[in-house]
Amino acid sequence: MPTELPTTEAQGWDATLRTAIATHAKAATGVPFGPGDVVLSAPKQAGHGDLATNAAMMLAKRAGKAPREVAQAIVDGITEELGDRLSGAEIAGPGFINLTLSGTFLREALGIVGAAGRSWGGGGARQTERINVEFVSANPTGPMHVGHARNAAYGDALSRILEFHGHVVDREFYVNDFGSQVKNLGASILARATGAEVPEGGYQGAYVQEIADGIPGAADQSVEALSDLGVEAMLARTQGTLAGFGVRFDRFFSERSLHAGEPSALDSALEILRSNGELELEDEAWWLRTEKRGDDKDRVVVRSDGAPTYYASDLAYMRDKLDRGYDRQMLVLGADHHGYIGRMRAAFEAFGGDPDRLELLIMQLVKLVEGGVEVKMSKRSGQFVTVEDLVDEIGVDASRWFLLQRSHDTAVELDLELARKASSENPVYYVQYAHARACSVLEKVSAQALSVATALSGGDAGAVTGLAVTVEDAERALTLKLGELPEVVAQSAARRAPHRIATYALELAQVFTAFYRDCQIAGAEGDGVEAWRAALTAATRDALATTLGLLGVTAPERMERRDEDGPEAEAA
RNA sequence: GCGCCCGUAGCUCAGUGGAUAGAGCGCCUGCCUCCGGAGCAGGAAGUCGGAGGUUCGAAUCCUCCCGGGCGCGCCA
Repeated sequence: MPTELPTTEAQGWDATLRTAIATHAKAATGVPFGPGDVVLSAPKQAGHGDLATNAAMMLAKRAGKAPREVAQAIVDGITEELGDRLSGAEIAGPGFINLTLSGTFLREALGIVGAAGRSWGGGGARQTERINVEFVSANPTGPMHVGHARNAAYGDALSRILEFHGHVVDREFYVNDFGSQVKNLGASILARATGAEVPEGGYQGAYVQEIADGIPGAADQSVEALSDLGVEAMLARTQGTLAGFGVRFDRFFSERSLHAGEPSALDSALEILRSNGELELEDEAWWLRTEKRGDDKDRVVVRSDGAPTYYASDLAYMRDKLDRGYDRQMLVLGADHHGYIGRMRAAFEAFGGDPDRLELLIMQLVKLVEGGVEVKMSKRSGQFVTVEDLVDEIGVDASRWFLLQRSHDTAVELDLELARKASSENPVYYVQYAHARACSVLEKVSAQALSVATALSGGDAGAVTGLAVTVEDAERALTLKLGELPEVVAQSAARRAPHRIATYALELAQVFTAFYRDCQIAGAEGDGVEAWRAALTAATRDALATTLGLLGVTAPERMERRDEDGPEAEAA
C-alpha cells in the first residue's frame, strides 16, 4: 500500500500567497477552501499582472454572492496581510484577481527555487507508490523499429518523471521467447543458412541472414536449437540498441520462464483462477469469463488441444507482478494493442486486483515520412526503419525529443528529411544551447557573484533574499517560470504525459534567452546585481538540466560553436 | 457492424471549464563593435471538423453527425 511522505515546505515558493488567498476566500464566503485548492495561473495577456486566481468565481456561486464582491473581500484581506510582498492586486472581468508580486516576494521565491538545486520540482507526490512500468517488450524475432523507439523513449521518460515525483519504479521488459513465432524465427534462420526458401509466415529481413551467418554450422542445426540461438542473438541486439538509446531496464522477464517447472507459474496462475471459479470448460477448451467484466467477449486460455494461449502467459505474468506487491502496474503498449485493455482489466479483476491499479497506456503510431512520402514499415518484407537507422540519421537526443514532444495518444508524423536537414535548428538544440549558455556565462561572472550563485545552488536561500536589487521584467518572468516546475512535474506525472516536460523546457529556454538579452549578467553594475543575476542563471541551469534529464536528453555544458563550416554547410 | 485514439494557423502539434486560443517549422520586415546570433523583436496567417446541449463562462464536458488512423482469432 502507498505510504505517506513527510510533508515538505521546500516546494512552496508561493505558499504564503496561497495561504493568504485561501484564508480570506474562506472568510468571505464561508466555503471550506485550502491553500491547495487555490488555482494560480500565469495570465496570457501582459498587463494582467504576474499571477491570476479565479478563487472568487469558484466560490461565489456556492456562497450565493456576486463574484466581484467576493473578489474585493479577498483583495482587501491579502493586501493587508501580505504588505510589501504584494505590489498590486486588481479585480478584472467577471471576478479574476490579478496579482503583481513585489521584488521582496520574488527574491524569496528565487531563494526557495534555487536552494533546491537539482531537486527543484521533484518530490511532490503525496504518497509514494511502488510502480512496475513494463514497456518496449519488442518480440525477439526482429530489430526494434521506430514504433518501439517511441515506446522506449516514452516508457523511460515516464519512469524518470514518476521517480522524480517521488515514486519507486521498476522498469521491465517482457521477452516473448516462447511459442510459434520463435519456431518461425528458427526455421527462417535454417532456411537462410541452407539457402532454402523462407517458409510461409517466416521472417524475411536481412537481419535473419546476419544471425545465420553468426552461428557456426547453422545449416546442420535443428530448428529448436536455432530458435534458441536466434532469440539470444536478437535479444542481445535489442539490449544493445536500448543501451545506446539511453534506456535502462531493471529486469528482462522471460515468457518461457513462466512455462518452466512443475507446476509452472502458468499452471499456478490458472489454478488460482480455476479455484476462484473464474475458468469454465466449454468445447473442450478453458475460458476466462471476461465479458461479464466488460470485455467484448470471453477469452480462451487453454485450447481444446491442451496448449495454453498467449493470453494465458499474460495472465501468469500479471499474477507474478501482483505477487511482487506493486501498488500499480503500468503497461506501455503499441497502438495495435488497444483491444487488450478489456481483457487485461478483466483478468486483473479476476485475480482480485483493483482495476484502477492497472494502467494500459496505448502509444499511437509514428508515421515516418521521407521527403513528404510515407515510409512503409513491414516486418514481412523486411523493410523498416530501425531504431539504429533513426539514431544514425538524427542522433539520440533529437530522436528522443521528437518522439517525446507530443502526447502519446496522438499519432505523430516524423519527416526524416526534415529532421536531418533541420537538425541544427531543432528545438532540442535550442534548449541545450540555453543550458550551455548558462554554464558559459557563469564562467565569466566575478568570483563574488559566483560564490553567491554557488551558495544558493548549495541550499543557502539567504544568499539571494538579502540582495537589495530591483527586479527587472525579464528577471520577474524568469523567476515565475522557474516557479512553475513543480506543478509541471506533478501534471506530467499525473497524466502520464512526458511531453509536458518538453513543452516547459522549451518555454523556460525562451524566457531565459530573453533574460539574457535584456540583462547583462557578467560585470553587471549596481550593488548585488551581478550576484542576483548569476544566482538566477544558476537556478535556470539546474532547472534546464533537470527537465532535459527527465526526457533522457543530455544537457551539455558547452556545444560545438557553429560557424560557416557547420552542419548546414556540410549538408548542402 | 462494434470498440479505442485523433480532427486546433500553410505544415507538425501544445492547450481537458476561464480573460483577446499558442509554440516550432515555413513566409514577410527589421536587428550582429555587445556575457556564445544554434539568436532577438515585430508581422501576416485560425468558422478550434459540423450541429445541438450543459454552464456566469466551452477548443476543453454531454449527445448526434462527418472525416482519418488502429483494432475486433481456440495467432503471437
